[in-house]
Parts: sequence; structure tokens; C-alpha cells
Amino acid sequence: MAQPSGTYKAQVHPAVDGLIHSSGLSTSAAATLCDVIGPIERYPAAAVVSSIAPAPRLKWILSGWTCEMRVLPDGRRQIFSFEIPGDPVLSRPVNASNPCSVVALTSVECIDVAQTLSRARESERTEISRAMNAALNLAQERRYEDIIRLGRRSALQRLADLLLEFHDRLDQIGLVDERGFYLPLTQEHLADALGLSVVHVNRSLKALRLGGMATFRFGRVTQFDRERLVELLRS
Amino acid sequence: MAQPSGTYKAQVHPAVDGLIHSSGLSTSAAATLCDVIGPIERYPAAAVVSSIAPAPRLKWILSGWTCEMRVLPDGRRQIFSFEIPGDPVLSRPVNASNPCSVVALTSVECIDVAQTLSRARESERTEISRAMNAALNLAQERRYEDIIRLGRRSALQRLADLLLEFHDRLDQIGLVDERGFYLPLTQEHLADALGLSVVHVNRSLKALRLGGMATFRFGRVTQFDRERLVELLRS
DNA sequence: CGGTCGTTTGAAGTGGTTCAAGCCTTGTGG
DNA sequence: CCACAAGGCTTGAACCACTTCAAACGACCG
Repeated sequence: MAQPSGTYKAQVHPAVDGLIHSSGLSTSAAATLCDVIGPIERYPAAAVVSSIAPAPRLKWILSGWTCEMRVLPDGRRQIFSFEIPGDPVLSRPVNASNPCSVVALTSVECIDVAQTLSRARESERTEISRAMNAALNLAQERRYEDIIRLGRRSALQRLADLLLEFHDRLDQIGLVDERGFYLPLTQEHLADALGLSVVHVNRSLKALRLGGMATFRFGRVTQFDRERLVELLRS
Repeated sequence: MAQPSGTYKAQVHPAVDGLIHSSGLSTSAAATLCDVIGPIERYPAAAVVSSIAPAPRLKWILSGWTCEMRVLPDGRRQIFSFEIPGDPVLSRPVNASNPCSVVALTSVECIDVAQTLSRARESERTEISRAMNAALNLAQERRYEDIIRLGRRSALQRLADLLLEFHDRLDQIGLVDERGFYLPLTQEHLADALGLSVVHVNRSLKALRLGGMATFRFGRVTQFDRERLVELLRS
């Protein structure tokens, strides 16, 4: 799973695909990035991706899923975002004022951006760094959608909206085929992201399934009908 | 309302106070900032603070309140954030993919940050620019709290949490006195920020009032009991 | 093959919405 | 200075979306 030798193939590397897509990284800079990818950090599912240093560190996901989340005093959780290959994410040191932790949902491979950048030549360093920032910005913009989702949508719409987000993001990195896409989450994860109870997520998923709009089962989304899901958001 | 001549007095300038507080701007750089404050843009209540240029422009609020919001297809609104003097806010050109508009809630005075920076000397320019970014970052971090508010809190808690945020932010710029603070919003604004109906905001405000935790009436918050409001969030 | 975690379903309760009407406050024009 | 209009606030009653609790079922793992 390290970088390929020499030439870079877009199709085999969803993460690089994603960065190119979200930030307009040039293919030549992308090739450089592949070459200088530093020590790969690996985390098993459920591990916390935390910065050991006292300052936040920017990580870049090569493979696997993570989420940003916080556990509330009463034990309930709020998930703020999900990261897939090609996404940058800020991992912070664990302390009281930490707004969120980054948690691996599957086994995860990622790199430390600053560390990898230090291995690149000056010229490409700035371009890659700019691209990472652009991708980070894009993630920030998504938060507006998150807030609308929580503030002004019904349970069914929240699910539809989130599934659409997953579909479109995974599609950009080539992880969607005609049969659907993998979604390594439990219903509880969806509940914690959408501000709903697990039970109600279950019922809403059933409604989506019976309505023929999307089926989420065994970690896979199938029967995904983009048009009708979008339609659902307009009511 | 232009900058004072020569010396800078913290007490008379809530906006500068705020920037110092949120970003650790040095008092000398703050004095420079006051001196170079560029053409002041003025907007009446309900006006849209939009960038005429095709690119987003960073504005810095001198006086008055604004909010970031979006109107949904069905006419309902979602308010993403409120800005008070000393806050930076990104004003975007109006177009279809615009995530949000900045709207003046009172009459507002602000400056264009880039324009003002161009009037400062190199050395102070970087420091002021860094401070603006730090303040912008702080606003970003607040979004985590916003999401928890919407995702995992009851109506009463959402109100308590938002009032606490207002109180603490206004306190930092010296806009709270022992009698309380001004809050130039309608109940509908609160509803649109908290993802609730106006009617329910009204009932919840009544509950807070009867519970002796806070009274919001006629654009003023009084009887503000910080401890009990914090207590309310821990249940 | 048993245990654990995740999913599914039912029944009852509750927090928030919607609709509708009346009231209060503020601003405006006569 | 008063009358009126308009917008915001307040209240009641009915309804519905979502939660909670509880129990059973299914899939996966050692």
C-alpha cells in the first residue's frame, strides 16, 4: 500500500484522486506527492488518531475512514464529520478544551502532512501545501450543509442528505460502482452524526428502503437513487 | 466613529478589544490598526453585506451585529452564526453555490480587511493579518459547539447555550454590565439559529424567565444567571 | 456453538410543531 | 397628540415526529 514506484496511476490511488479533485492539484505535483509520502501511520478501527505533540497536526488519509467526534458528559456522542481517503483532517492533542477527537472507523493509513512536506522540494512543497489548505477549506464549507441538516431537516431528509454526501464524495475518488458503495458505519454512527436516536435511524432507513430510494445494509449502500433522494430534500 | 488620534484607548473601542482578546494582537499593532482603518463601509439593518468582487472578501465589524444565514427553497431560514464588533466575517459574492449570505441585523460599520491592510506598513501588516486569521479560526472552532447544540440539546438547553455564548463574547468586548446586555434580535432570529419554531422559542424563553435563569425582552437580556444556565447544560 | 454487537419491531410517552387568534409595542401620518 | 397599521410577542389546542424502553432476532467471531 506504499506509493507505486515512479509513475503515478490515478485509478489505483483514490486518495490522490480526491486531492486532485478537491483542490485542483496538478498531476505533476500529485506525482511528487506520491514519491515523497513519508512514514505511513497505521491505526486499527476504533483507535484515536491523536497528536502527541502539544500542537495540532494535519494528517492526510490514504485509506480507511475516520470521524471527528466528541463524547458529551452524559455519554452520548456527536459526530462532526467523516473523512475518507484523500481528506485532510486536523488531529489535536487530547486535553480538556479539545473540541473533538479524530477516531478511526476502519483500519486507517495516513501520513503527517508537515512531515511529508519536509521531504519535498521547495517548489512542489508550496503547491502541495496550498492544495491541502484548499481541501481543508472545502471541508469547512461542508459544515454549512451540516448545520442546515441538523437545524432544518426531518429525519428522512437528514439521512438522504448524508447518503448523498457520501455518494458524491466517494464517487469523486472512484469508490462508487453501478451496484453502490461501501459505507463502514453502524446505524449508531449515523444516529450520532444526525442527532437522532438509533431506533429512529433504523425506521427511517427502512422507509428509504421501502421507498426504493436507498438500501443500507451490511455496510453497503445499494439501490441508490440519486434523483429521488434529491427530490426528497425539496419538500 | 473613526479611529482616535494617536493614542488608543481600549475601553472606547470594543472592536479592537475583541481582536486583542481573540487573537493576542499586541497593543502596538492594535494602535496601528486604528490608525490605518480604511474607508468605513456602512450598512443599514437588513442589508446584505455582499462582496461585489467575484472573490470572497474578509470584512471586520467595527460596530453593530451581523449574521451568516441562508434561505431554504421553502422559505425557511437557517442562521449559521452571529458577528459582533471585533469579529471578522467572510462576505461572498451572491451566486447559486454561495453557502451563505452576511446580513446586517442592526446598522453596521465595517471595513474591508485587505484594503485596510494595504495601508499599513509591512511589519504590522503581517501581524494584523495573522491576528485576523486567528480570530477567524476561533469562529471556526465555535462551529463544533453549534453542531452539538443542534444535534444533542433540548430547546431549553439550546437557548441557554446560545445566551451563554452571547454573554461571554459581549463580555470580552465590554458590552455587558451588571444589569445585563443588549441583544438586538427577534425571537424569530433565535428560532432560525436554533432550528426551532418561533412559538417554541417563545415558550422556552418564558421557562428560562420563570426559572430565574435569564430574561430576554425588548432587545435586552437581564436577570442573567450564568451559573444556573451552565448547570442546565449538564443534565 | 455460544456470546456479543448490531439490527429490528412494538408500544407508550414527550418535546416540539402548526394553526389560529389576541395582545402588546413601536413607528407613522393626520 | 392621537389613531392606526405593522410587526413582534404570547397563549391555547391539536397534532405529529421523534424518543425511550423493552424484547427478540440476526450476523459475525472466536
